[in-house]
Amino acid sequence: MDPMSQFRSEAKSAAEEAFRSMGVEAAFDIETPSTGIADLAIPCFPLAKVLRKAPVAIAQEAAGKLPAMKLVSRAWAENGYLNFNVDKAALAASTVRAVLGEGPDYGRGQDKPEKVLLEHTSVNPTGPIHVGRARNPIIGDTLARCMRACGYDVTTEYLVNDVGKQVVLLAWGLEHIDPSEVDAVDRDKADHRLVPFYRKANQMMEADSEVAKQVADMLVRFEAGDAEVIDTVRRTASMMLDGIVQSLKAINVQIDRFTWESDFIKNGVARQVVEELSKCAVCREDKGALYLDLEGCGIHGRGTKFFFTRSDGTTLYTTRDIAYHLNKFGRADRAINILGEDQKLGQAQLANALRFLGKDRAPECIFYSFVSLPEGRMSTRKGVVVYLDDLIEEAEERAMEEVRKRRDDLPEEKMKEIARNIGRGAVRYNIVRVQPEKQLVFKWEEAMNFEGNSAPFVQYAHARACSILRKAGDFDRSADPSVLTNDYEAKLIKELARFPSVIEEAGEKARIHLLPVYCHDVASAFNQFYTYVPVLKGEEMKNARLALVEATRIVLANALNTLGLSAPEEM
RNA sequence: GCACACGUGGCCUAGUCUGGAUAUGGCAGCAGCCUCCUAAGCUGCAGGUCGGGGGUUCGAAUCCCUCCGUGUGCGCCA
Repeated sequence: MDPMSQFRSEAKSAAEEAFRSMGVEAAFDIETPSTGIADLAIPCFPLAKVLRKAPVAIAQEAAGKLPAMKLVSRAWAENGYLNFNVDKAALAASTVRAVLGEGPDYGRGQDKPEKVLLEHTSVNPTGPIHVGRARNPIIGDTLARCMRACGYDVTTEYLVNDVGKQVVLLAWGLEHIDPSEVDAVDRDKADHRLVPFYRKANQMMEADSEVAKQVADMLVRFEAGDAEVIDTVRRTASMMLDGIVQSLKAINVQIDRFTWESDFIKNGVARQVVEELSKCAVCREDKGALYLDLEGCGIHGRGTKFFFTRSDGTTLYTTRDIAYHLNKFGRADRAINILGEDQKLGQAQLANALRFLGKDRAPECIFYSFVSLPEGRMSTRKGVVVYLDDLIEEAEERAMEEVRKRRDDLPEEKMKEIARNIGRGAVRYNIVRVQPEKQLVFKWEEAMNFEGNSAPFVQYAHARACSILRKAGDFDRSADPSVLTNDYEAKLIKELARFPSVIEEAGEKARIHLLPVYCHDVASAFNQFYTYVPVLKGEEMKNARLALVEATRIVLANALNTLGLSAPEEM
């Protein structure tokens, strides 16, 4: 339930009545001013043309014609706006009761019939995930959580690229290179352990034409559907994937299902795509290789020639991706992809190909810009790289230092647990904080931000609320919340009342960065309340305030959970 | 070169979709606040040509054009 909706609808119907008496039936917006001038506002500027009057005069006249309202405490005209303040006591009562009544479900939307398949991460299993790509799982997992909170049935999926030269080369390396010949790695984790084999195999292939021939041969057998080669390569990819999945688990990213790209070669669907596409009117041939001429399809440059086979007839990555999308469409009503901005052309080609195959559906894509380092673009080969594992480890270590500083009363294990929650949370928070399309330069001091607009700030507010509730013990939850009307209480309640609409916008419009902002606003309002309003020593206000503290605790926990962060009870 | 995206105080960022009230927060800086529910907190101060220019509009950070800067793409790679 959205505690604000009743206030909104009362203001709206009152304004409708006022405008009707002035002779207009026109639709109008009702907004929530960010400046805090009013709780709700109707800009009268769009009505100026219809009424042929100045907005200021319209607002003035409408304000005089508003009927009596029960939930609005004040309505007035100002600068061409018709402003409303909601009744503080009424909002307090409906908000606190809604939050306490719904608990973990407060903020959730109605269940939606659509089944959503959200593909994210899908990084090539040729090395550990680095922070340049780390935006992908974090955005994907957070969006999945937001959409679930909105009421969608969401499945997250990872497409494992176990096809192509890169993985084949790695598989070759594991079979032919003696472990004693490669450099040791400092991290005992499958994905990191395989890196030196990959590097060495790359060097050997460049230096030795015999190696290059063996790899090429393996690739041909793979493309021909040789089950033995496919299995070898898949086993290699699988080892790498284990390590990647471990890293994802560390930051609480859950993948529901893995799809293996080689399956589309094995089951012949990629082949069927080739056959269907080759019947298209825009299909052309160049030295045996087939392509779609996408001239005039909104694509520029050489990308208008979308090749879907090589001259030897084998398929290309996007061809298999088309097969994958046909498969997705059979399983879900909506397909959402989280992709790096380098995939834009490929996705445009894919969308066109799907159209030529007679599908009126296309995946909804969210593209993110790459994270670079101050010294430039990340590159595993050049050694200019920060792995996600490094980031997580460093974050936990720095969090541990902070915990040690303030909580040396706790046992070591408890301190570690808190540090884990804080460090990992900070990593996620600092990435979803900024919109996906913004370029990001990775800086340790920003990624490790533990104060201000950060995960620990929000988690700390939650821990503080828990601490009060712990000390309070049992209390009277039926106390009337309408007494909560001082400035700090009112401000906090307004924030709590906003949660359902924030969830809705974050999930429906894929604007997940609104959630960290919201968390910060709630935590900040609570910290002010905490500083100036006594709860346990609140005398006759004690029970009502405890109910507000509990409501805040619930909202913070729900919001943190939607961000994939833990809500620690102490820190 | 062509295409797509991004540019908001020293640094990071909201607001841009859907034009509207004094442009949101944070970091760093300065000055305060712990006999009182956890100071990872609170309060105050200082800091802005919303990349530049032009246009549309009663009104532009927001829409259009142009220029500049940054990123990405323009493989029979994945």
